[in-house]
Amino acid sequence: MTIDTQQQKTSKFRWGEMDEDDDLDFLLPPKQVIGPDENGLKTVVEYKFNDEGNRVKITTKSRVRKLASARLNKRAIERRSWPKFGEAANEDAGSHLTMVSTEEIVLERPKALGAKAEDTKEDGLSQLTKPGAVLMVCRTCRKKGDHWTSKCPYKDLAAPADVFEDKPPTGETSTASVAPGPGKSSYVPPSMRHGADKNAMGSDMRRRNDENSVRVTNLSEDTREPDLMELFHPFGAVTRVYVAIDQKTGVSRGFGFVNFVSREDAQRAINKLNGYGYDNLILRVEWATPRPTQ
DNA sequence: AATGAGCGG
Repeated sequence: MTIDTQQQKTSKFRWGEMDEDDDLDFLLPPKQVIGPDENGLKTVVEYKFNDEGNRVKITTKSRVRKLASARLNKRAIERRSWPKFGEAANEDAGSHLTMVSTEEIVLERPKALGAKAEDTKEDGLSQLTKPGAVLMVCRTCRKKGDHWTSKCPYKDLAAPADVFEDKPPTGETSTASVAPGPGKSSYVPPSMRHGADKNAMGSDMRRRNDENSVRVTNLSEDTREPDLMELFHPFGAVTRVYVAIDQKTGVSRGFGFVNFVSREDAQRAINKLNGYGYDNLILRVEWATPRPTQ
């Protein structure tokens, strides 16, 4: 680095009127960067004021390190010599490393946001639909506009006839029943497959899980779901924790639910944690009354 | 004091 001082006072300004910390850098010529040249030598020329208010030219020469990546970029350097094409052909050489495409790309929304339900006034469909649902037809009992298949009051009683239609009556393996049939919705849940015992492991099991739901109240508002999990999982396998959150404020409403795989574990958790002091509060832990629809 | 969100052919 070489420094040569130019004893050249800047006379346009009266220094006495300037504050000490005034930034006078704008008076200086701009910083120049030259290179790196073919030897990897980079030269930076900049100007500064020294303590006496004199302008000082600072020339910094440095060698740009040759990195492994530089060798890997050989191909990239080679590419720079390729003739430009497209919009880049009209650009100044080197003015852009990257071309920004001005092409318009239209993205299609699957469903228009905030779109109103389509005009269905002409038929009775609008009375059959609830807000948000386009058309609700239960696949089990075929009732329109009343409930979804999952909430069908008859869902445990009998499968709809066409579920079995495209299956041979006997002798097929269960995997065959999953194969898509022509033009039909063909997936058959294991509990509904031909020969499955509906009373054994299917819907019955699921309902029991729903009943192992424990309500936790008097939670402090900064208790989150991971905290509930930490608190309850020592009693047995937990399938779900939930903390009710106020949708407007985002803060906890002070209660939550914990679902257990086994009712016995849930009962032990209730016995142990009801009245348990947690975060300065006394927890209330008891069986939750199941929601009307699950 | 207090009983959950959102999913869907």
